[in-house]
Amino acid sequence: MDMTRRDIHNSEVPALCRSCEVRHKGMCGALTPDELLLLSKHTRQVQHTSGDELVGEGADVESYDNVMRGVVKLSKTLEDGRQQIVGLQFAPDFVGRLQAGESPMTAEAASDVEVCRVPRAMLERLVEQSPTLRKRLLEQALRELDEAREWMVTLGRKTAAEKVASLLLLIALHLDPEQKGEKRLFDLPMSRLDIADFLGLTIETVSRQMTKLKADGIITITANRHIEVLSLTRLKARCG
Amino acid sequence: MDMTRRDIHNSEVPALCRSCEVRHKGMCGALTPDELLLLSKHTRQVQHTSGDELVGEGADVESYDNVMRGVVKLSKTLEDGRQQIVGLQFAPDFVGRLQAGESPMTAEAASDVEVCRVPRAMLERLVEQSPTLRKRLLEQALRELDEAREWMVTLGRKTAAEKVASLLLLIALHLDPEQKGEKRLFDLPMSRLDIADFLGLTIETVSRQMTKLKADGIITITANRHIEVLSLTRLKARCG
DNA sequence: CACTGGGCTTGATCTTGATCAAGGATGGAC
DNA sequence: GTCCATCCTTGATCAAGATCAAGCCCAGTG
Repeated sequence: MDMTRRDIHNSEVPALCRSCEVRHKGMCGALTPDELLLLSKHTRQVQHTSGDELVGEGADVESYDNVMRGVVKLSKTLEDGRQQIVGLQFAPDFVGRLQAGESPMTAEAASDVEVCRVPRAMLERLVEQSPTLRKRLLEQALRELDEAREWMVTLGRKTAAEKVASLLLLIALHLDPEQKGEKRLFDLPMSRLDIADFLGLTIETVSRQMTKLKADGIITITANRHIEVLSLTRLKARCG
Repeated sequence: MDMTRRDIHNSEVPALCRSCEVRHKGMCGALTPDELLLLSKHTRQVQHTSGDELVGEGADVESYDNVMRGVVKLSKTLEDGRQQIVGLQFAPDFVGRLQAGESPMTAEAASDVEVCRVPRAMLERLVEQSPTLRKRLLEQALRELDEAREWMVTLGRKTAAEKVASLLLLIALHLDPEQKGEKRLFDLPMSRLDIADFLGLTIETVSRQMTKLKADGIITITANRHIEVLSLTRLKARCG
């Protein structure tokens, strides 16, 4: 039984992190009322604006974040500055490498982001004592692993046109899974440079491919980041 | 505390899977003697020769494999046949997507391989009852996730020359971590086509880059797959 | 309003790696 | 041994995408 992000979000386990004063089910959903109460005393709701760094590559892990709203991008950088985005985290994902002293990558707010921050010691204590939480975290790790491997196919074997289509599809499906039908309207949570860094391309190539999708009547671009997908089917057909 | 593959292999937990009549610590190391005894009654040692498929993409997951010897490659294929290798599994890695009805990718023996095969129902029962095993599996999932993301940087942002150097380095360090000093002697566990599919390149490009590394005195190629790295430092310097 | 700067698009040209095409090694079958 | 198939290398050419170079759009500022 494969739990999707949606399933986790909608699961029936009651969860209320008091310091955040909201229900967030990504992590808390796995906890007992007692554990939740304990957790609540240590969590802190934090707002980030686009571009803020949550954790730096190689920095000591001090805390973990449960994404409540917005999109967090995970990236790695080579010595000479070449950058690759290795993952996007949407609500209610959990950000932060467990069981590691230092973060293997940078986590940065792609859009304005709201997170529930848990101190490292606290979370590790909970992970230690809660098998349910470990199970939930294993599920997320396995899902992220699937997503990373899926993306490796995109990076290694798809053309620029297919890469751009794949990213638009990914975002369209993640940002508002509620929208039905063939059309999707959304704001890109990232700049052209971010897109290029995610796809292993340059901004110019991304721009040209977006223009082409527009010319072919598959999307319309209202503002730079305001996208409407006119036909999901035709978009999927371009994903390779 | 980050457990490396080596640490797991060398951990002090006693483990003996009776049907295999060998200690294999990747998975069994996390079990109690009672659980191990139970497991032993259901495992089966299986030999595969290079090219054998362990699990097909989209096939129902019937069992899981603990790699004992050799290298298993994980790959995904697009409809039109383009293939991407998304991971290599060395002993004592565990092969098989937990908590999924069907495998998201193909697992294939890259070299001759020996595995300890556990029926699905059996493993799921053990995972359910053993928090230690879940912890061990979470560790492997997190390590694989790190490796996958590291490889995304290689796929997305490195040149052909850097990609080939990175793969040789990866294999040199994995296959025999005992070898010390600047030199490494090993057999490539994969064909030029496999290498190309791992790196998102063509066989011709791989071949040219290997020739270049040889010409530059960084490796010698005895037979097609018999490689000696003459200077790890100089190889690392080419990894980008 | 004009000015500025950042992010995006578009065009011209160049480079890297793909593609097409031969030919060379290696190993198994007979 | 010869034949054959498979895998690998090398060379010539091509094309996808990078790079270089303007110019555009738009929000923010004075």
